[in-house]
Amino acid sequence: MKAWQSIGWYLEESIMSWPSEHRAETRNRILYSAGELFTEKGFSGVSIDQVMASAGLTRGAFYAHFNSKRELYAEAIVFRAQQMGEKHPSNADALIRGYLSTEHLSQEKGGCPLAFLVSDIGQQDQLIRESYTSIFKELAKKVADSSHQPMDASTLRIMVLMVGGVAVAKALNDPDLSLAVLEACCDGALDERKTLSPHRNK
Amino acid sequence: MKAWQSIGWYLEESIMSWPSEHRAETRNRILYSAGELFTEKGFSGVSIDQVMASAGLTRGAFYAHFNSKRELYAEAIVFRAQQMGEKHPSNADALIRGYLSTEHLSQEKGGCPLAFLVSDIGQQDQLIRESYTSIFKELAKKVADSSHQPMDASTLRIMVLMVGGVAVAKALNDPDLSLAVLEACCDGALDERKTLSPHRNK
DNA sequence: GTCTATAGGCAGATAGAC
DNA sequence: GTCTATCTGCCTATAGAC
Repeated sequence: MKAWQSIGWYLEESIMSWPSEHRAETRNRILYSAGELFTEKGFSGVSIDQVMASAGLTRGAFYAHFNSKRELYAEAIVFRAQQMGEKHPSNADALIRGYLSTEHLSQEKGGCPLAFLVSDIGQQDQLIRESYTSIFKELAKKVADSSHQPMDASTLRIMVLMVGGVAVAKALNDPDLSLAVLEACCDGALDERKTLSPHRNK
Repeated sequence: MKAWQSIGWYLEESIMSWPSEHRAETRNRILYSAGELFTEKGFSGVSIDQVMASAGLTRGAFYAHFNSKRELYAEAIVFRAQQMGEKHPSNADALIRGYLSTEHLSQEKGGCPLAFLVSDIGQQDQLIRESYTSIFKELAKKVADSSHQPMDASTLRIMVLMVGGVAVAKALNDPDLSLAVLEACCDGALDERKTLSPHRNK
C-alpha cells in the first residue's frame, strides 16, 4: 500500500468522481510524493518522472497541476512542513528533543525540509526561498509560543541549533560525532529556552 | 585575469614546463575552480564543462586528472577548506565574527563549504561525507584550540551555530531576519566560548 | 596532456489522442 | 485529466587525433 493511500480518503474515480475534489486529491498526492522525495534527495536529485510515478501517475499528467518543477518544489516544502507541523507536540521540551533525535536523521518517518534542504534552498531563486522563509517563521513562532517567550534572538538560536544540528549531524559520516552533535544541540537549545531573555540579550 | 592565475606561480608551458609540476599545477587549478563553483551551486548544479572552462581547459582533459565528478567533488571541498583555513585568524573571537558575517553570505570572497553545502553533502555517498567530516573536525579543532578549551559539547554547539547560522541565513529570503540570525548566533557562540565547560555540561 | 567528436542516457517541457 | 510519444537540450564518460 502506497503511503499516499493512507493519508486521505481517496475516492476511486469510477465510484463517485466529484470532479473538483478528485482534482484536489490528485494534486495533494503529487505534493505528498514530491515533499517526500525532495526532502530526501534535494531539488536536482529528483525528476518529475519519479514524483509522478510515486504518486501513481505518469509524467504527462504533471503539467495539468503545476507549471514547472520549481513551482512544485516551492509548494511541496510548504505542504510537507504543514503536514509535519500537525504532528508536533505543543510542549517545547518534547518538540526540541524530537527534532534533535536520531530517529529524525534516519528519515523513515521523514525529515524536516528546514534541516534536510537548508543549503539546497540557498542555491535556489526567490520563489523557493520565500517558501522556505515562511515555514521557518512558522516553526520559530511555534518554538517561541511553546516556550512562553517572545520571538527574539534566543528563539533564533534555538532554531539554528535545531535546524543546523540536524543538517550537520546528517552530513557527518561519523555516527559517534553525529550523536554528540545532536546531544550538544539538544542541551544547548533546552538551556536557551530556560534562560529567559533579559540578561542574555545584554 | 582569472582568479586561479593569482593564487600561485603558474608556469606557462612554453617557458619552462617542468612536466610533473605543470601537472600538479593544472590539477590545483581544476580543484580551485571546482571548489568555487561547487560551493556556490552544489554538486548537481555544476557540470564538468563549467569547472574545466573556469580552469581554462576543456572537458576532455578532465579525466587525465580525476576519475569521476564525485571524486572531484570530494577533493574540491577539502582543497577549498584548506585554502580558506590559511586565511583564518587564530583569534577565536575574530574567527567567529568573520564566519558569521554578512560578507561571508555574499560569496564574493567565497563561502565555506561546511555551511554552503551542508544539506547537499547529507545526500551524497560515503566518500564525500568522509571529506566533509574531516574538514568539519579540522575547523572544530581550530575553534577549540583558539578558545583554549577541549573539543567538547561546547565546541560542537559553537560549530553548529556557525555552520547552521550561515546556512540558515543564506536560505532565508528576508534580509532583516538573516541579519538577526547571524547576530544571534554570533552572540551565542561568543557567549559559549566564554562559558568554560564544567558547570555547563552538568 | 589536451584537444575535438561522439556515444549513450536522462531530464524538462509540449503535442495530441482518448 | 491522463495517457503515450516526442522535441530539445544537457550531462557524464570515452575514443582517438595531435
